Amino acid sequence: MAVVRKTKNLQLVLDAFSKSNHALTAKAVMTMLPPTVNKTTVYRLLDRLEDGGELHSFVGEQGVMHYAKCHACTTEAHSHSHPHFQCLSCNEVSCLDAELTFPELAGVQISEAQIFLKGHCQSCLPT
Amino acid sequence: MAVVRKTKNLQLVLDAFSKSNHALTAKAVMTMLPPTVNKTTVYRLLDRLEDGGELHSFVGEQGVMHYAKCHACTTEAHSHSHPHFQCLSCNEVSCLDAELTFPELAGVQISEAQIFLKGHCQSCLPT
DNA sequence: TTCTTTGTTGCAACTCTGTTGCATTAACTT
DNA sequence: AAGTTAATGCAACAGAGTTGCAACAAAGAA
Repeated sequence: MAVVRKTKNLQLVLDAFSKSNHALTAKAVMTMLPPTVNKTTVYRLLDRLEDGGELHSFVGEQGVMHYAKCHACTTEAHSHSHPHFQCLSCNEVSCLDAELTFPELAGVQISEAQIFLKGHCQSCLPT
Repeated sequence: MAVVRKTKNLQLVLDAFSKSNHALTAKAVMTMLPPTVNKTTVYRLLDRLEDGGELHSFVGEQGVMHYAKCHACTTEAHSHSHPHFQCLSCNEVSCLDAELTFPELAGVQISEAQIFLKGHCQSCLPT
């Protein structure tokens, strides 16, 4: 019954997310881990953490999966209709703290929204 | 000098889009073409049509590229900030006719938006 | 502590989407 | 019809992600 063990690698992945404060791809996570950790393991750890409600995932640029820390999610209820944002200067991807609501559009009933925005983040904007 | 020739295959791809009125993946286009047409050719035709402003592309489910007909685009100016929508019943992906504007969010400057919505389309909603 | 159970990891092979180089073929030009 | 150049097919490749299986390591039982 899906008993998740707290292994060394699991902790290393969590550390990686704590360090960066940004969304990370599997590849990015790999570079932050000892090179002995296999890529299959990384993908599985990310899946596990998502199932456990510690990470959420979304599709970013070039259709590549990104993972980011959850703030108020449980195993049952993931709510991630908040937008994700990529800075065109520093290329960092992060979560935006805003809940977007959508008006009735063209007679369709919307139940899920994936919003990916691009632009310039605060640190990269000319002051 | 990018002289685009009007070949048989190019026309077949355009026909495929006229027939479906939905967004199509490269794979979907392939199934609508004679099986003799190579996949490389399909990818290149889609690129060509996008460059020519006849199609626009966006990332859909599972990070897979989707292509849809353009309505008012030229080679220079593509404007596709409209949302794309996938019906959870029939799985069809289509463009929604709405221009979304975004409020100032978390101090970032937004210049591009990719919005992918999911829900139920008119034909699939219980009447 | 040692045994046993069961979750975790590494490896290799594979799937899937998409791309590239190159030789061949087909469109347009004159 | 001949020459030019774009379009096509093929094979091989690239990158993200998955799967089966054997070996390993946590966590609990004895």
